[in-house]
Amino acid sequence: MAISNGASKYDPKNIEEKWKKRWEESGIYKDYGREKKFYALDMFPYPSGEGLHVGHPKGYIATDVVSRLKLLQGYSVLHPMGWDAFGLPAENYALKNKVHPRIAVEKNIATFKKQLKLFGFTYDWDREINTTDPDYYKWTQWIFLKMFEKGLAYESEEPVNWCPKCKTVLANEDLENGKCERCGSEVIQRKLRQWVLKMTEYADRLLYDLESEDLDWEELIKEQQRNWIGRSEGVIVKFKVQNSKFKATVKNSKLENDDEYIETYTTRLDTIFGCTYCVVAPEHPIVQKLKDKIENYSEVEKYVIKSQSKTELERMELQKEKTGVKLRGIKVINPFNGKEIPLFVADYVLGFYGTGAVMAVPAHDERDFEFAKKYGLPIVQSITPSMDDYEQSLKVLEVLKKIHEGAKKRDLQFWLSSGLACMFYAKIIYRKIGDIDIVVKNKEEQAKFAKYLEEMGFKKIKEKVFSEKYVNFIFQDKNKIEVDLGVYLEGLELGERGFRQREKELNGCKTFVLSKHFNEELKESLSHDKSNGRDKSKDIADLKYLEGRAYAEDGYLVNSEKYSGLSSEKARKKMALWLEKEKIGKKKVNYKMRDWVFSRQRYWGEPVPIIHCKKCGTVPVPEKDLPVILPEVKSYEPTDTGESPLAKISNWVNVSCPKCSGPGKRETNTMPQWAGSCWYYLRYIDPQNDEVLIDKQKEKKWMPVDLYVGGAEHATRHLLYARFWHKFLYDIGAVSTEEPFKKLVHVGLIQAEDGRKMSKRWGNVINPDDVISKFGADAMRVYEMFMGPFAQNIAWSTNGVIGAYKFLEKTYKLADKVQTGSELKANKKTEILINKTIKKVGEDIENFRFNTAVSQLMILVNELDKEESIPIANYQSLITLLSPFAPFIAEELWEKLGHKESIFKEKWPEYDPKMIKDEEIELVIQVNGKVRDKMKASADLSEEEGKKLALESEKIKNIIGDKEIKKFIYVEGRLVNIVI
RNA sequence: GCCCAGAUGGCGGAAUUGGUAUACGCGCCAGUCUUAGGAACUGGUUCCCGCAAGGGAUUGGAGGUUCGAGUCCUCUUCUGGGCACCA
Repeated sequence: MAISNGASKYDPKNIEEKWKKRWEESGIYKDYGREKKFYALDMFPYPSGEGLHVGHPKGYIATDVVSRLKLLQGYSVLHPMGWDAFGLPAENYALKNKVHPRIAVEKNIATFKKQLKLFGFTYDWDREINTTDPDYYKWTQWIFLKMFEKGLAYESEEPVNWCPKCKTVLANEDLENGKCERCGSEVIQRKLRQWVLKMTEYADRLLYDLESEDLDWEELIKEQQRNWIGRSEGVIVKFKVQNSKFKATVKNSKLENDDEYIETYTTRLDTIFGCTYCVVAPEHPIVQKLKDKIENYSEVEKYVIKSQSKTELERMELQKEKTGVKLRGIKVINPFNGKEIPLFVADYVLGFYGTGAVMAVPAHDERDFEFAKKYGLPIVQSITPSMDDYEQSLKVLEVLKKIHEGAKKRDLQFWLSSGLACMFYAKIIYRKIGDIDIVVKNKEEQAKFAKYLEEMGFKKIKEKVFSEKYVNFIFQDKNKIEVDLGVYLEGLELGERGFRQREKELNGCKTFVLSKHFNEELKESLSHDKSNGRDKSKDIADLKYLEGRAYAEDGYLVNSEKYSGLSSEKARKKMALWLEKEKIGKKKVNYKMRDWVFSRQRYWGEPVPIIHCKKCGTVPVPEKDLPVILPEVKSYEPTDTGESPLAKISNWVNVSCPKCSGPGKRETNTMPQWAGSCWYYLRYIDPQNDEVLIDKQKEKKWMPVDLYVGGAEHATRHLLYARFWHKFLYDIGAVSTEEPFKKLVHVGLIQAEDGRKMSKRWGNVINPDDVISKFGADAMRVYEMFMGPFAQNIAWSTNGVIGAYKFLEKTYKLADKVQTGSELKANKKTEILINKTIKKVGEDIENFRFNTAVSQLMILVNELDKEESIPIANYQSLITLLSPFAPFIAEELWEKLGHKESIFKEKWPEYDPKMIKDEEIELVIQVNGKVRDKMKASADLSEEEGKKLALESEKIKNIIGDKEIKKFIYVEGRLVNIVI
């Protein structure tokens, strides 16, 4: 019996209206109190005046698909939504449209909510939150107070980024290439009293916890956070300042009590013997301190003033051309070699990073190199890329042994490059590498090597010119080893070197994995070899910096007195120990990330809950007085004074001090836009609680967030800030997990049909309301999931939505073919396809491969469409699999099949592992790897049968002819390959 | 400059361990229906040669490993994203 009598037409509008209402009435998306929980979170939107465009819901659809799958799999699902409504855009919108921000926000939220509801998301709207609601921001303020209590929120007078157009300070995270991220204005540095959060105190934890195995985040986002945190391990080195009053006593670099010194920060202590001058930033206090001793102070002062007037942007734009001024009459002393070197002031050194002073090593730092070249300063090499540590030598020796043995046994002529020969020669003389005797023993062989060297064009070979340092390069592939060793030579004259020895294969040599640098050098030397036009300068990598570049990588020390010969890494350790022992330096970790400038001079934000009292100083508002409510005002235009517009509201500002009851003034700065979003995911769990931020039991039940979906643009701001706050809340015992978001997935943008960004400016915005009224929310949901890989940016295509619509229509029409009541079973092939689809759709949803899940559903529908009739069980499976993507149509069809309960109270179907293997396959027959014939065969065909089948084929017979079959390859269930 | 990701038909994109490249959708072409257009339905559609049977080429480019490479290795070009004087 057919379920319906045809005639019915897919009408998304009515279906969606109907189910939206029913779902709301039945409260189907509440917590079911099941044992297993799943918390799916969307990055809540900023309710702008423009409303949603089709790009916004993509992430929400994805979390909804996953939520519905989890619901069907028997989880209690929390999938909430709310509004991030404080901040500049809302305020600017309100100013422009001359409405109060509160009113504007209310209106915008209403619009957003109406739009979102069209999609039929599983949101539990009773948990809706709004960051501008006093009941919410009470707790934002509470967290701030806790931070204040722990010394993590502090006032600072340091220069900060000021946007002249937005009339507020900005955090570093709010800048884009030195410009305000909102309005694009150039940011200037201004000294203003600010509230700052000590995020750097959490830097290490923010960095290391990224590596946790529980954290299932995309590498892309993790990498961005690592870069942003920018941890570097280095040392502070004190350079004694010597002025012309004392005669510089070389070798006396020890610091006496009253000695003047500058502290430099470096991560490359190993290069210090190459330090030929020091540089301080223009704002460095030493410049003032040594005022009287600097002979050219007026010139210096001029430079300092000039560079301080530069904006951050100018300073960066001018980065190609480095400038600076030498402090005449001042010398500093390198504590390692006691050498007197000049001191410069230059703005390529940043005042705010490290110590604001650096030791300059032009040979091994590109910036110093550039500066030194411009001002004619000496460039002294102290690092060579040579490989000369003991373990490495042993490995090399092994190769040499093999080469040598090979020579003996097979009388091979070596393929040798200059370096290898030199090294052999050197070691013949020295007899040892490390502790191992070399294999060359007799005079005959020595003579042989000497001859080689001569043949290779070395004119003079003196015993003593060989240094112990040598460079070597090893290249290995499966059957061949090529060894190319170069020697660090001092004073050796090289002759004409157009040699090329015979290349011999040597089997069974070990693989050596050398540093990246060596491999690069090797490639370079090999490619030169091939073209025969050998570039001499590449042979000895030590000369690299003379080619116009500093050698800034690790290597081995030269020209470094007793440290010579050590690897960079070992040298750094050893040298740091010495520094600490001598008390002229210590280890120091630095971060690129700064503390978070947390106050804004704008109206529309959470008031900072602090009262300033002349007597008691900075006093926190007592917890019982929270929230500090943002006062209603008529005028809230920002000012240029660096003060918030709140400062003008005297009856709000003037309060009595909570401590002494004397006169006090409220803090008038507000919090930045990102404050409210730092913890909102917690409040959804317990949105009404006015006793605590979140109930502990409830927190334990739902945290952490199992799935968090949002734009990658939040990688370094919201996601870093939220992790910081969460860790703080963990420390004070408010939450039980160290990380808030277990799995993080980023959603790709939807571009306009013309490939540009969807924007009012281009007039290419597509409104979801229009799409839904034409094709229905289901079609739009299916399309957005189908359009391509989830994380990728893809252009919108209206025709694509039509395709999704047609697919749903086809599915709907299939209902006419459904048969009940009989023992009718689908044929085996269909049955297998259904089982495969169950497997694939479930797995694909879990792995965010929505596009292929939808594709698989389409394949199934196309297949079912070919059938005369469809057994009801099969159709029910199809609808259930479709339901996460297209909930409305699924619910409607479910009801049509006679069910009284919602489809979302059903169980996700399970597949039968025995039923996902095809019985019959298409056996591909290849000859020499090329497909020549295909034939039907049973899936468990044996190799013998396969061979027989293949050779019986006429086509194959023709191709093979009377040629001999050399090899026969059989891949079970797939193909046969005949090699002739 | 450094780091990360990517490049497959006309387009968006599929492709388990290396095993039939181009699934699915769009577009296009032909047919049916229609006064016409559209819609719907059916069939075709990687490119080149050929009336056809058939043959050849093909996953940005060049080399390599392999019976067999979109997938692995080496180099290279281009595109997108992040960071950018952080010593």
